[in-house]
Amino acid sequence: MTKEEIIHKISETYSPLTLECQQELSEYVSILSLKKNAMLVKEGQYSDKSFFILKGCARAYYLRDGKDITDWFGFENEFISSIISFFTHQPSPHYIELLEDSILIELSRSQIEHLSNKYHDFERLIRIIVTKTMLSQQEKIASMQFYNAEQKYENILAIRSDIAHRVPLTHIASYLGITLETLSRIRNPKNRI
Amino acid sequence: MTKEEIIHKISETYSPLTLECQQELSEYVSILSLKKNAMLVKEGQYSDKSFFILKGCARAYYLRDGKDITDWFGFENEFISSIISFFTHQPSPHYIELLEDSILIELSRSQIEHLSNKYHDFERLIRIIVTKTMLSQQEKIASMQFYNAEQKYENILAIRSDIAHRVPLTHIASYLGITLETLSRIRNPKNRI
DNA sequence: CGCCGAGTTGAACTGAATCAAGAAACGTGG
DNA sequence: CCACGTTTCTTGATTCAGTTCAACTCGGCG
Repeated sequence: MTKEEIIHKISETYSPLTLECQQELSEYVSILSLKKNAMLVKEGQYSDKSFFILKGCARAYYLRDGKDITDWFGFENEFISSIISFFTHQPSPHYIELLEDSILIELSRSQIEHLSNKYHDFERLIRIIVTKTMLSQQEKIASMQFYNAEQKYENILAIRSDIAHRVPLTHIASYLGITLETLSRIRNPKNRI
Repeated sequence: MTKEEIIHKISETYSPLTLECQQELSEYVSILSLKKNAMLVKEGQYSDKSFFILKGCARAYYLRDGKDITDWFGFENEFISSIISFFTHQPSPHYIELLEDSILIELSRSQIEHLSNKYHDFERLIRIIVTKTMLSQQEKIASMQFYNAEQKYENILAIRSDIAHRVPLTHIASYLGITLETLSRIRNPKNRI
């Protein structure tokens, strides 16, 4: 995939960009090809990077009191970043690691700010990406308010049916706010009444 | 407060707007003065309105299986809307009601879209408001993942110390994902060890 | 006054966590 | 391609934070 094709893909997936904006963007884009378990961000770093995933997947997680709690997954054609650090200029509370060998592109905050100031349609692209993220978070909050462990697992399967094949159950469990043991019991049909 | 002062306030609180944009915006703005318990949005409506609160407060809530669960509070200088309906053009799962006599301004999606298309700085304003909302949701998710009932209550007091005086405890409890009884026990110092 | 909604208190119950042990799958080097 | 160690997942027993249900108190208001 060439840079131009990638940018065309982003433009198509989220919001159209003028050719001029696409061209300038393509100058900034660098393609990363990294192995499973590579760390994109570590806790405490000031991370001003955002990653767009072309292939593979990643997770953002907190390490708190020795517990590893997944906060977000990113798959193909999605962005992932330490949103707190990226938007508030604070040290990242998140780690971000790859869960598969992946191909990504990286954009820095300063590049995004420059393009947002220069191109109205780039500003709109960012607005739309942030809006989609916000709506996903809204769903996650509703899911935590309304559903028990089993329903939450069904919900995530409805959104991403391949997740259980691609991501260790531990991470899915912590993402759902349940323990690995509980998830294991849910998945075992013998435990159905 | 005149319309111009209100718009200046928004521009100052979130992101600066050019005079031209401020002028066009002020043509669209209508000021609402409504009593406590007034409904801004009802479930099932296609709500394409967003409200900016000048004075007072409001809550968005779900009614599910006869349970009333608060999803969001809005106070002075904040926006409130049924974000799902507003952004996805679907019927609202939320009700929105006023918790105090309030003064609001109302903007429709079509007005916001028009201004976003016409003015780059208005697009940016919206991007910034959405980003702030997203970061608040991020905090809410982290709060639900990491904290027990008592800590969640302390967290919300740290953010909005006046909430317990302005909002019935039932709504605070459901917002925190706990029952009214649990909140009552938390607040009672006799239950401390 | 007496009623009504909001909040408190108590006792029993429960979904999920924790603790502990073992089984299965995975991958890495010989 | 197999053996061995590590990581991932399962299963069981026990515990606990918070829910549920029910009765009661308090304060405001017609």
